Amino acid sequence: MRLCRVALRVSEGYELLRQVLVNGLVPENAVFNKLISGFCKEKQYTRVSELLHTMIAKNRVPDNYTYQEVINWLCKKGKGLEGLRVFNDLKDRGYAPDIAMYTTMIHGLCTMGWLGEARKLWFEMIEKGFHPNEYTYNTMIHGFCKIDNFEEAKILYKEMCNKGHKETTVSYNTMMTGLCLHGRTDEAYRLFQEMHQKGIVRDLITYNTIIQGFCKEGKIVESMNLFRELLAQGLQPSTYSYTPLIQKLCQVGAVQEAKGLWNDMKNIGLEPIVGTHDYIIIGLCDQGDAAEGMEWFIEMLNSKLKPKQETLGRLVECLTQRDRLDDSLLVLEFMFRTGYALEKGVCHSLVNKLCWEDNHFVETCLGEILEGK
DNA sequence: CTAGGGTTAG
Repeated sequence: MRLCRVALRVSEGYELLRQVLVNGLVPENAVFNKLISGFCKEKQYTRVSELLHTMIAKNRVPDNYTYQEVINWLCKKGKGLEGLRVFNDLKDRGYAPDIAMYTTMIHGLCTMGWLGEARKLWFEMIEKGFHPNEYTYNTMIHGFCKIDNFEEAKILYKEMCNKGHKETTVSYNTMMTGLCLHGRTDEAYRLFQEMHQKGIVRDLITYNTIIQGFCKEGKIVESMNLFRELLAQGLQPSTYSYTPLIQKLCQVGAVQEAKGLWNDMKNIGLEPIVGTHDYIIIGLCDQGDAAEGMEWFIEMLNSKLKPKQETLGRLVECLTQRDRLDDSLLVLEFMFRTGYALEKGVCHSLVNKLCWEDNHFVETCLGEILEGK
């Protein structure tokens, strides 16, 4: 919904620009930049390139901000290589990137895991007289954390502090995210406590990071405590505060608690991501509640959401065990229509049940489905 | 105001 509105606004803006141009007026760069950025987000690169050409033709030379947004969004939309090409082309044409553009490019390279290239740009930037600032340091630290190189990350962190840059919520979050990503949650939690001692504000991302980290390690009690602390701090939880908690609760068989969180989430107007439905269905199946699992499946269909293959396999298995063969077939039909395969184990339980029951009717239906009628 | 931290599942 929201995306549609944005898209609408960008194309509306574009139409306005065309009219303005027809009338012989040329808006300032900021207008072009905003549209270019908007079309980049929508991956409408034809429009982007058209706008760039218009700018040049109308004597509104694309500036730092123009290219920065192009590079930024190319990287964020998985076209980092293209981003790098644009960046290098600019340099070849004698254009001197500023520190923000270097940071953007370094960030893109780090996200792709191309630390070597990122590091090269880092030194190139320094050679050109740009000293890394808070943004650049955090970007590079993030990159090293991502590839599990905490030695380098910590060296840079120290260097950043020595150069007089303050530790911030972001710098802490960066380190903590990296640590959690590589299973070093205890270290991350130490930083979490350190933040408090140093009086550095812990924001939603701080909490979400640690909650997710603890959940991944199965420390559900600790996670729930942090979640309550988040609320007590007056922070507004996001979908991603709930997601790992619901996932883990389902996995340890506490589906009731998970559903409680689900309702809380809905009540404050948050929409769970697709995968969360899957966790609940699997959780329900694990405790043998085929009926409710089926209800959630139907609910997903009504909301035009696509459950994962694994979820449906598990549901079929559960339904079969509970002798709800009609429902089994319903789910099976959906699976085949979607192009999902039936895993061996699921097949086994189904065939077992059918043979055991000698259920000719069901067998016929199954045959029809398999033949694709 | 336009650069940095999270967010799926694999």
